[in-house]
Amino acid sequence: MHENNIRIGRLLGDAYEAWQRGAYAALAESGFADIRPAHSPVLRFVGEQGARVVDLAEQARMTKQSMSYLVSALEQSGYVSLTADPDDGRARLVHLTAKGNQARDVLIGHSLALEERLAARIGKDRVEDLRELLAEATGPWLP
Amino acid sequence: MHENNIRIGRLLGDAYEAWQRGAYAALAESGFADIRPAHSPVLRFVGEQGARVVDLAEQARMTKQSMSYLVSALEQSGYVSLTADPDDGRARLVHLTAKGNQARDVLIGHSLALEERLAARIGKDRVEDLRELLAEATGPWLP
DNA sequence: GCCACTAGTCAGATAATCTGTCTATATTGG
DNA sequence: CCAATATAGACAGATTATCTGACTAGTGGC
Repeated sequence: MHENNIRIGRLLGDAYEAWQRGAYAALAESGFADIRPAHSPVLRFVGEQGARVVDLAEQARMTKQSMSYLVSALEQSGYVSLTADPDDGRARLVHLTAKGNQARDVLIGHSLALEERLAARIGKDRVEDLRELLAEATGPWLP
Repeated sequence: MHENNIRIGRLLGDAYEAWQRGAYAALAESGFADIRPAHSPVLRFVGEQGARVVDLAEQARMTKQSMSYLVSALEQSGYVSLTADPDDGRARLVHLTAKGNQARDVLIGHSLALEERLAARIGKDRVEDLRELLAEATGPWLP
């Protein structure tokens, strides 16, 4: 009866791209056009106390050079600031500025709005179901 | 009781990246290391009869120049061939070669293997559930 | 206090996208 | 049936986001 053909990987990719397009288009319309998907690991992994570039890089699974490039771009556009690490003279701590926090909050807001639109279509229970299933599909069970 | 915090967008991104890493690492180990995620829309949208670059570009939501770049790379590595379109003297038809079909089949095989691993963990019913939910999360209900 | 390790930068390469321009062919309206 | 317009793709060049390799400066164990 049901079409059981489309693979999970493809569905994941399509869903993620649609979600990302929606969220970042809304973010751009909110006045943060200079934040692109590539910058999101910075917003995501910088905590309240700031983080070192090398730690951001590891969490984002990229080289420190690549992370440094992203951090520099966000620093130039005023979303993060860099301060000396008091505990390590080699390191610098990346912090979100007020503008950076605002951008992160607006992005989260748009993302939550998408969740609400989905909940309006399929119901809150199904959204929670999806949340659980996605968490299980991501776990550490790969070769 | 339940942690209801992690947003769907983030979960989608994490799941997709894990899935893609797994599938393309396996593809590389199978001897197709020169096929990268960026090439996947070509494998995906070229049908049996071949497709024009401009149509591939539209389906992949990119410019024809970008798609042309991807097609050229795959042509040089022998995964696709280009023939004149009999119905349109301006156009060329992109076809998968035997090697290209093989690569696509191997990639699909690895993707299905991941689905089976997931089914072994959470059950086939839950996988079907995920499939349906992802299809609903991707539909044309965005602004 | 030396020596191995680590944080970050500098330099350069590559991949994957974009915009703009151009040519050749197709299509369509008078 | 042809002239105007539209389309397919190629060419040139720029940008973004990643990589590797080499270097500098600071850390910390012994």
